[in-house]
Amino acid sequence: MSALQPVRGTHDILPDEMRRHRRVVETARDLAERYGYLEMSTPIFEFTEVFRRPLGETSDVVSKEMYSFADRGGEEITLRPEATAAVVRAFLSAGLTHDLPCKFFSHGPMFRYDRPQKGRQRQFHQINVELLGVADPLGDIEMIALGTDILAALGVLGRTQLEINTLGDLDSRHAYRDVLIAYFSDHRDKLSAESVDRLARNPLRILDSKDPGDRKVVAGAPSLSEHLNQASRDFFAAVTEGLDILGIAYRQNPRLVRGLDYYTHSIFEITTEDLGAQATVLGGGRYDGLVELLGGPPTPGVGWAAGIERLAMLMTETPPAPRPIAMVPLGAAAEGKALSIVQALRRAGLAVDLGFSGNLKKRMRRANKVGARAAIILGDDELAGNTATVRDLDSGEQELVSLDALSEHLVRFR
RNA sequence: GUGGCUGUAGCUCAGUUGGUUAGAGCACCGGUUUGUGGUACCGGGGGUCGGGGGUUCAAGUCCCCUCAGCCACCCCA
Repeated sequence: MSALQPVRGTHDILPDEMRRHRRVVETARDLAERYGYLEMSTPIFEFTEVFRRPLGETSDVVSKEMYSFADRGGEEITLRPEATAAVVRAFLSAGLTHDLPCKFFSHGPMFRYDRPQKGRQRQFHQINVELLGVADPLGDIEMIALGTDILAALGVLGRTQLEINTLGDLDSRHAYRDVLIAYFSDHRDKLSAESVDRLARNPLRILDSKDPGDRKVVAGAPSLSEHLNQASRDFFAAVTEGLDILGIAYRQNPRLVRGLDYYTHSIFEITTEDLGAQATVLGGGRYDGLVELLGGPPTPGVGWAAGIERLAMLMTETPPAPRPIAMVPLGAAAEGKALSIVQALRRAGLAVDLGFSGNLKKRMRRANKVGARAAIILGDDELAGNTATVRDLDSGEQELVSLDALSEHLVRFR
């Protein structure tokens, strides 16, 4: 049995589910292109360094969730756990640092060795947008606007909430981090074991701990907003102002901190209450230091990723499967003729389903099962007059059509 | 990685204090209609009871291990 089971945390996507995924990707691509973001894609694996450096050695992703291995040539390889670092690497590889701004849309599978749960898989899929070379808050605003537009187009925006926060620029962030470490170190004995661990790895994360004891300590902690320098405050004010102008609803959440080291200034998450513990549907932020971390020139960036599975779960409707026209030949002579007619119709742009065997009844049943809109019945009677019977499977009406006019006649069923 | 719940036909589930050949609905296949589907009626196929081990005269029912899903923690998409 185990060999017939997919690997833990991976899932096959069968046609019904695939159409939902496709709807997500196509909707996102469509809107991204309208915003000027062009589709590209990167390999699903990279040298491990591409992820290790920018995400931070102490991040959860790097410390325990990466699928890493040495390939046959001894190279340290990692299945990508996220898109941003890989896209930035591609941006640098292609030498696009003087061709700014760069606006990319991409989508594809990501891999994280997590414990699976509803809405959390080891291989999952993301849509992703990145904007490189724009230091202005307008970049953050456009990014968020694109995200909410996509959710709206998918019909799920109403069940989500946008939360934003700022980490400030690198100076502010580092200064605050030091203050936090000092504060939490003083209260170390009151922290949960997990938070003591966070103190060493990622002190900011203590701020959104759910542990009641931690919360008391956090309540007295110095706040990030007090440690922002003026430039950082102005930047964030400009972002929220832009969202206000666009009428995008958001909630400022001072305790929102994201796990990856490379974020600066705005960070945001779109969450839902309909997916259990996996509340985040879309997450991202500004990463002005990332390009440098990967060896490029100082280049600002903003981006986000959204989970395709999670968005698909929020969608209330499954896009319908395409409805073909069924070819139903009767008898050996008709079958031969049907083959060439089917091919001609397909070349003319029609979706045609050819039943492979069975009598009229069986083939009609199959036609119904595949959701055919119409059936072409081709028997000896029809062949004799160089015609075919075309039956509208929704109305039940049928008529005799000349084979010469068949393609034209069938266009109505496209 | 930690803790908890669950696992019977393709799907959703029922299976009494362990006790004869493990059931239903839906789906599937066939027939009623050998040139007509979707409705109706009749019939049929299909299950190593997730896997392995143990207790017992007897295990789908009890115990242990294991795998997977789900839930919470963690983390995020």
